[in-house]
Amino acid sequence: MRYSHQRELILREVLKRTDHPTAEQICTSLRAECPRLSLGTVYRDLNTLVEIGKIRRVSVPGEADHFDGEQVAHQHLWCRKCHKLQSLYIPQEPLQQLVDACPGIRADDFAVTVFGVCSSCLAQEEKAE
Amino acid sequence: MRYSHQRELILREVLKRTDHPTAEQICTSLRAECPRLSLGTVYRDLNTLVEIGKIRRVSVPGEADHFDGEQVAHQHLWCRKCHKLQSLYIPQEPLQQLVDACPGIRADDFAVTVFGVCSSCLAQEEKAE
DNA sequence: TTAACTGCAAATCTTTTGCACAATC
DNA sequence: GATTGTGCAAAAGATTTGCAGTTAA
Repeated sequence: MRYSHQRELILREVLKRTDHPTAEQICTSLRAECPRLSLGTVYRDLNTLVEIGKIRRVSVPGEADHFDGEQVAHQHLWCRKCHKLQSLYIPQEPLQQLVDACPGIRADDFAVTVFGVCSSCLAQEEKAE
Repeated sequence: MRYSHQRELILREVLKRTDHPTAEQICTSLRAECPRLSLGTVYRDLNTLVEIGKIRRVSVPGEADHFDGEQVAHQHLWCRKCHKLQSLYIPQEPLQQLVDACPGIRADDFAVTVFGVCSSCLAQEEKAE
């Protein structure tokens, strides 16, 4: 694989952001510095970056895929109020042990998605009371 | 909500099957006994059935949604070889405890998706050696 | 120079939706 | 009879792909 300006920009953008952007959002952001960047390229490069393990894909039912540059193993909460992803730091070891204990399979990765209300929406609710 | 023949058929089909079918697969199957069944109706009814908690939606990145009628809380393995879902009976209690221990959020549901090789593909591999 | 990468547009796939008709209560 | 549900087709949204031109090695 050889160097590509676009792929580098996309990687840096995902690593920089903590809000789990979609391909569309990444493309829109980067057009400020790279006006001819196409959404097709963003999708292609994001797929490559996921394949080589530099970033992670976060899927939520009914939503466009989101992308995450955080290297530490962690999970996600999908907020039913604000429809945003929040990182969730569930201890990895006990999770890993539970997955590893599954008989008869070979697990090489796993994702936990929690559905509910995120901390900022919850704080707002409490303020309103 | 009132009775509907189609919704009933769809529910029974999902409850009967253990292979986590997609909307398309459910529609194709049911056309044997209900030839004018439309895919739009299947999607509509599946959404309703998920909403009222009779079935569950299982999402896998890059795949059409799958549907699951099993009532017992359980998780899923997405097999990278055969591209099928397999039910995974990770003990619910320890998982629930880990999720409940997340500070500052309100969790009302969660899903664990494991990626790897399912038991039948693994068995085939071992047989080939 | 040549193979990989890009932009663009069209295609594909999944899911939703508008509307006229049918079925349920 | 009022209203919910359906079939059909079109639309919408997300993602992939073909192709001709560009760029890195």
